[in-house]
Amino acid sequence: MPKNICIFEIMKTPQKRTTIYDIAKKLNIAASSVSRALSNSSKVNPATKALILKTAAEMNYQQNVMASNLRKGSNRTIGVVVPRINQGYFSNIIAGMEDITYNKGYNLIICQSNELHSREVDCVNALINQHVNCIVISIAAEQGGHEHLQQVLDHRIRLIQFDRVVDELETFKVINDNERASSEAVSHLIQQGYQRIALLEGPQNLDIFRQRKEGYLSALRKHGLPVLEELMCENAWTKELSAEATRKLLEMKNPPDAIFASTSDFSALGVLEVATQMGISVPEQLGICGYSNEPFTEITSPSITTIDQYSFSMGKTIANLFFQEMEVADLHIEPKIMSIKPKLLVRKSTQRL
Amino acid sequence: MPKNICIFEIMKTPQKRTTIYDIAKKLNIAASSVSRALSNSSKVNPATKALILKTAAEMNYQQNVMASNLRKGSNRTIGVVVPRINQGYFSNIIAGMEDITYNKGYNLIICQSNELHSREVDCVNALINQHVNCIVISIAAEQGGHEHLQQVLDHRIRLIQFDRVVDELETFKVINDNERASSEAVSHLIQQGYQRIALLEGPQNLDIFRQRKEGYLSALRKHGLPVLEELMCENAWTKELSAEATRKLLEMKNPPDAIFASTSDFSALGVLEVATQMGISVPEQLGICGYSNEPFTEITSPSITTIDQYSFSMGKTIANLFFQEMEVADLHIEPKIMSIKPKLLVRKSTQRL
DNA sequence: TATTTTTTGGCAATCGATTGCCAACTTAAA
DNA sequence: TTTAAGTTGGCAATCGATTGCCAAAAAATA
Repeated sequence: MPKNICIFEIMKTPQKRTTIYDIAKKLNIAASSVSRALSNSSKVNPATKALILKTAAEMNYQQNVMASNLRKGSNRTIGVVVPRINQGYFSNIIAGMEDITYNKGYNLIICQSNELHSREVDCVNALINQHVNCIVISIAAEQGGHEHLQQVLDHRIRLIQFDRVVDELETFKVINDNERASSEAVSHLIQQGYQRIALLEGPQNLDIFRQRKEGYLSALRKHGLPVLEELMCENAWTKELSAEATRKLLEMKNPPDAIFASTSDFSALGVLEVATQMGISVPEQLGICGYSNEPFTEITSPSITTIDQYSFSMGKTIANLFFQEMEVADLHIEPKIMSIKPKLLVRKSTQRL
Repeated sequence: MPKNICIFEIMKTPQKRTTIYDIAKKLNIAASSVSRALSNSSKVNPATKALILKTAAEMNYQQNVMASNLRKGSNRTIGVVVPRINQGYFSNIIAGMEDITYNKGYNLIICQSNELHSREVDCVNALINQHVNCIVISIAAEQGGHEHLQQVLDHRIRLIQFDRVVDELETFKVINDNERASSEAVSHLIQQGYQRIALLEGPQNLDIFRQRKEGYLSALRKHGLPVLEELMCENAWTKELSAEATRKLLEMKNPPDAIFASTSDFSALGVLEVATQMGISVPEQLGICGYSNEPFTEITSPSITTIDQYSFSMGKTIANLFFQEMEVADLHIEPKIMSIKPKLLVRKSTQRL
């Protein structure tokens, strides 16, 4: 034993964690019995069990999770990869998941991809490395392959995709019915008498944005309105980009009378700010609809019509999906896809009737 | 070997993870050399090392972190306990920490106490159980002891308290200078000509709220204004409670001409809403100052003066503190306290000059 | 009382990486 | 050529809980 350690042990109380061997030695029984008693096995006499439990408590025993993990090959951990932790939608998802996993004694390891594909790959690899029981992911906006997700499956780790998913990959999925929600939102605009409805699109390599566009198109068709290319703006998915796009739209000879910011409420906010600057009244001259129900949409003036995705309960759904369908089941069961219908929240920015 | 396992192995490719033993066997060398090569030890010949690395890559080797953890007694993990994950301030802290820990190959395990003391104790115990390298905590609002934090230290786990800290406990701390920031805010109000400034307080068992009150008082004293009991409202720390308190304040015979919502911007929002309802103009008749710089404060009308706590970079600071001061250092070094000075953001809700 | 069944509990291998110690080998110096 | 110093790499113990297998003991049955 190195000298410095000795000194340390003399200086401070040894404080070595008690192991099942310590308990076994003290009671003069085998460590295996202690282990069984602690895991409440029926193979140990109730009286002995009680004695062991009592002693363990007295000795302030705490299981060494690392040893248990190694032996069991599982660590009761779920890895989560999201674009950004500090974004209302995702932090609510995580909060919802934590609510469930906490009660099951599972841990959450959180990673953020920052919307970068390469970083997402790194995160996933790190989680594979950790032998997590399950990886829950919403993919980054940056274009990229999905070999890393295939790797997850190859390593026999359960995989749940949510929100932004890779369609081709057969995995469990928890998604929102973006198309239907968008269609409803646009239909609502039409019912309010808006005729020239512009669309702010997100990156079309993400399925969610394709679906929202599809919803927009189908609503127009359903109501017999023309689809006008000049009213659809690509890649307007930040507040700044949206503001820019809005400026262009509103300066057109024949400007739109409503804008559906399908990418996010931040985009909708950009729209509102530009409209206000330009002296265009909302909702009278311009209707605005956002997406996601960020808290601020309620307090802008006017308040912004948006779509609530039930993020917190979606997080719970994801966790429950794991525990109910995947935790113990065979790895090769048919993956389930759960679709949650978001809710249109009509606020002032679209009510002109 | 049980039969069903056999069947499984026949049905699916075995897919067993490659271990260092597999590599050793293939190259006809000892596992220890493989281990050393992989950890880039200088005790292995560069040529051999290269061969091992190449073979490892070919065999798709991935380290078994659980085994490594057990052996090393460390799992390169930091546990984080916060009242709520989905609260701008905390999710920013976590995002900031993740930014640093990601590059160091550390993992974050996230727990939320939901402001409940008992749940906080549970979370801390779970993290102790996990043998995390460090616990980072901001304590719950509910009153309770701090034996659980002492336990952390007793188990030789590093501990960093941030934001809401237990003062008596000698641990590393990363805090905001709440008193100074509050004092500045109130001084600003006074300079704007406000004379009767009310205070919305948070639970006084939390140090941060005591400090903010202290700052309020010291600013009043400094400027020779009287301290009026009737202008200080206890426990007004949600939007609803604040709205209620505001209503009472504004209905007084001699109402305040400014309200410092020291608890949060949500409280400030409650104030603003009530004022608007009552037809009281902000900032002319009533000045409002919040705390935390939630995103929405920028877009209310009028925008709300508030205090930015640099949450994201505070998260980085916390992580850096761990890596620079604690990761390898002796457990019994003098704990460091880092105080970050928040910044007053003057917006329209307090500018009447 | 003899035999079978059921309980109870110990032994030892296992999970996979790590590391102290020592041996073999290489290189350098005498 | 001999000795000393420095490299390289293998052996085996270790981390602590888990579990299949078997034996001893107890209980139930014949």
